[in-house]
Amino acid sequence: MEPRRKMPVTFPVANPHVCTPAVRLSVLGQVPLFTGLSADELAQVDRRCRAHGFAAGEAIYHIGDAASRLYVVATGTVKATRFNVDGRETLLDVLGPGDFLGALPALGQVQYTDSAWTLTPACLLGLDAGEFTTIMEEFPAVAMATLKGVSRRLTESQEAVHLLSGAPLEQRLAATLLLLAAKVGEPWDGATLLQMPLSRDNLAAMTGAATESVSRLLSSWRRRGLVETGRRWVAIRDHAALADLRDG
Amino acid sequence: MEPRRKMPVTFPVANPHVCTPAVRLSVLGQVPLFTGLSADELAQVDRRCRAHGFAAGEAIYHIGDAASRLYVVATGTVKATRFNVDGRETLLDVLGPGDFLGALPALGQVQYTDSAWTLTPACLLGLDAGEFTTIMEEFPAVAMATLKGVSRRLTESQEAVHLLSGAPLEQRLAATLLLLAAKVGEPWDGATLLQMPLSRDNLAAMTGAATESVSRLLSSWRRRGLVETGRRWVAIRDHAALADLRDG
DNA sequence: GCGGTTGATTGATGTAGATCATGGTTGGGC
DNA sequence: GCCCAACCATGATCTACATCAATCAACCGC
Repeated sequence: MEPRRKMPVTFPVANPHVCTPAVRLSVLGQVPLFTGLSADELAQVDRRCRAHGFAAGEAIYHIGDAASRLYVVATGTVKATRFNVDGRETLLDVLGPGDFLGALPALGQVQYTDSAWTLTPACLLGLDAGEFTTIMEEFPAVAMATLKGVSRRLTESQEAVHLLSGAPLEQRLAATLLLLAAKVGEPWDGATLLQMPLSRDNLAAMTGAATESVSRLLSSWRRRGLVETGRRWVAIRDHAALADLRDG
Repeated sequence: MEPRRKMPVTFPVANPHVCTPAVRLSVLGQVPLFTGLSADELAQVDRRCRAHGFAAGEAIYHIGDAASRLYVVATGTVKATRFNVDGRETLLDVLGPGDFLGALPALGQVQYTDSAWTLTPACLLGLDAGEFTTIMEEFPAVAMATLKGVSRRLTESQEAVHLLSGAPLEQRLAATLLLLAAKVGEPWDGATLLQMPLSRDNLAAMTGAATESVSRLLSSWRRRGLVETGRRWVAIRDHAALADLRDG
């Protein structure tokens, strides 16, 4: 077997979990949730939210906790998960800068319906649930953007249900990699690099598979030149071939 | 084996797919989407929507079609499905009176992301996508109710993803039956009757299983007294026992 | 530079549930 | 009342993938 490249990239920011005011302002203006707001209105939102810094692998909230906040990811990546009784983890979603997470009692979500953990050091902007509800009432555009975001996520989740209902692992894993590539992929040496970080375990939790099965499949794809892999990263070399696998 | 009861109930309405004005008015007032609207405002909504009658097993729209309408179920039940390339069906959701379905280009959904079919004769109230967007802008309460509905469905879908990611069929089927019971179950002879109609095939498509596996499991549960079953119906006798199975 | 820890790979074996096959039942249509 | 197409049950077999087990490689802290 040819020797594989070592970890290609490291995290570019020294202390990304320190949320500077500058970062905070520039982020708010680019968040899909708040597009359509004037600079003035954005400032109002900014005043009502608070920055939270997290190290890698920290819990943001736990399933079952009283839902008190909505978060917007400023920097870093976050995973939303569920656990079953014997500790097996299902990774429901990976969130990057601009994405939101949390729950709102005003929408009938009394408790968080998933747990959230940072994958990297991260900075999140937290909005009190009541505040956000007020903002939505005050600015219909924000309510609309929220609806749009939730709808998109519902469609993605239903696609996941469909794939998990009978598609072989090969299809599920290919679909997951391509989705991640679109979401948080970075161009690198002619390929698309996923390094959120992305372990075999993470991929297994996303596809409803065992870690070993993911490892085997990636090995086979590496031998065929579709991907490159390393410790906690995957790079996609041949998008078209993966798309073929995904579609059966 | 003891002889099983025959189909316990038939559909109560002679021609439910004929949407009388009376039905239409009484429905609109009870739809979660439109609670909070005054009688006057409801009349405005009523004026903008149109009733569609369907026989059992008819298509309402197909995945990939240009998204042009939002529907509200007035009477009857409807399933939302996806198909994979070799014709295998995944049943994403079952919708009853008061539920809504469809897609809105204004939310970035250019095409329908699933197909919808009637399970029974049904009457749906259709709203032009543009009209509904206008209504949401005009009445923020409607936008909020829509957001609430989509959020609830997202949570349900994520629960399905979690169960499909590794839970044994026993858990998935128990969870599905209990969810359906809460959604469209009817009290009957001390049990909860599901007769939407609900075939073994439907349950298989909901749980990501083969029809035969569902049949086997239901047989075993019937022998243990947890359920009663028949052609296209299931009745839940022991909720607690099913809840135990669902939770592992 | 050098362990030690965490993560990845690969092989051997076990099993839940799919698939294949067959016969029994039900209820709607005539 | 009879027919028959759709639906259901159950047995036999097969397989994708989980699980168990062992080794190896990469990064981190010192």
